[in-house]
Amino acid sequence: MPTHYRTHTLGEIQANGADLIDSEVTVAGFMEANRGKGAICFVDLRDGTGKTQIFLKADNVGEESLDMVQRMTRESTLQFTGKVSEKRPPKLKEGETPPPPAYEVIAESVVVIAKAEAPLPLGVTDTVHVELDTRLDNRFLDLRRAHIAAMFRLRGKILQYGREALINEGFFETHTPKIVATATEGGTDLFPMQYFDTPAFLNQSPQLFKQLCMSGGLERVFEIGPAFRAEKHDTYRHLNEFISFDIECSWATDDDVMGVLERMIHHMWQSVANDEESKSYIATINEYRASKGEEPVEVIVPELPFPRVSYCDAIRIIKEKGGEIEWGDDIDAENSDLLAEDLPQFYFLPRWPMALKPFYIHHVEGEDGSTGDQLSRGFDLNFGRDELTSGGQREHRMDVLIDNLKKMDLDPEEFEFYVAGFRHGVPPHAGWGLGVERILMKLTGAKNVRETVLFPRDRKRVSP
RNA sequence: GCCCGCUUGGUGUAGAGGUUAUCAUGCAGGAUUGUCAUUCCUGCGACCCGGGUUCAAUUCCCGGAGCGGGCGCCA
Repeated sequence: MPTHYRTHTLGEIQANGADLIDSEVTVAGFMEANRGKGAICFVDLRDGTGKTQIFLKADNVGEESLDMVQRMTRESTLQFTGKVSEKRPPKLKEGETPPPPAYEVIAESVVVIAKAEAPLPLGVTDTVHVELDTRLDNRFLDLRRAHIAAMFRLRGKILQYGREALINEGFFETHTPKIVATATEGGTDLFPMQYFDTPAFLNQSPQLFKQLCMSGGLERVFEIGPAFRAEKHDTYRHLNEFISFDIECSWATDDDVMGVLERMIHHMWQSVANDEESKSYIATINEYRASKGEEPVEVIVPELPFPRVSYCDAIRIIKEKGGEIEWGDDIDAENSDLLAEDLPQFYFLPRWPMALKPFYIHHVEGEDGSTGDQLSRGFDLNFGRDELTSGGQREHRMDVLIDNLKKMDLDPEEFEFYVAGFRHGVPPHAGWGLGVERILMKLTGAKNVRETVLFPRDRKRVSP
């Protein structure tokens, strides 16, 4: 759609170039490069949709404008008006195949919209490596790099596909508060804040609220929203503010919501594999990876159902592989690597010991592990060594809920805020929370979760 | 919180107890009227901070700050 500043996007110039030849257009974008040659000059112009070369001649634009463009700094925003023309093909070396026809704009006038200061703190098109810290300090420039922009556009796609899958299964999107009076889950540290005259916290999880939706009879809800954790971890997979993709589902067990999750992820992957735009983003990321000598990322659509490796089986497998672990232990990173040897992609880890799961997780009496300890209806979803999701069926029986709190040495009175919502009848329900950044890391091959967040908040970074 | 490592032009790097501190990219100036990773010529620009050892420290030692990797925990 035309706007005040342009009649066509640069993507449109290339896509519809044959029909646009000789028509007057106004385009605008960032100047990626200029190549001066005496009385002529070439500008590589880039906008959010593509690139187009602008051809300037002193005869057309005047010497003053030509000189101004030749002196212009890279990444300045410029606006050109001129006629579309087919670009002359480059000189070919022997054996090279000619490129497909491309289109350029023969400029008749130029407007400098905003000149970029030089030098740039990071080169948008430079071939030199830039460290993540430098990139995040100058994220607005980093985002101008093709493979970075592709990553964020893919992020939007993934959220869209996730919504599609859930809405098709009868879920609807909702929102829960991020300012809370008390911890909703216990365990992790919270960021304190002041709420008028009352101390409050940034919420670490929508857990309680989405369960209250079940108590309220909303049956199938999902939320995509921020969660805040004040833990001082410093790893490739942790953030202090991340986006949690949560669902809660009534009249459902852990097995039921594992089905919802694997179908949603399958839909995400299949859509990326089939959608032209999504494929082009993956291709852009792979072009960059190739330039760095890295393996391309492959979108391998996972088969349904995902493998299910129960906690008990996981312990047995780890022991067989020589890992040091006992039934009842959490599975640490080293042992996760052992598991991932044979499970490099998605797999569920259901039926954890009750003692390793929160008080609100449901259990079925008589489902015991090899040591006779009670199993839970809590599960994780891993991709290789990394945990992407944890979920489970929730405890809807009031007496058992209170009993769970006591068994875990928690004071039921302190959890009154939680328990209160379940006193007046509640359907059996289950749900999960998926880390959006983590799943994106798996899709795009990012080695650090911060790559997948516009402005990540980590232990050391609150700005920009 | 624990363990390990790093810090050199705008960016990314090489390197040594005494150097004109390397290379790439960038930036500035010049040449080229169809370039396209433009090319060619000339130039510019750096040793994180504090203390110590030494004739001499950017280099070695100590401390600090910043950054990175691993772990715990988690999504």
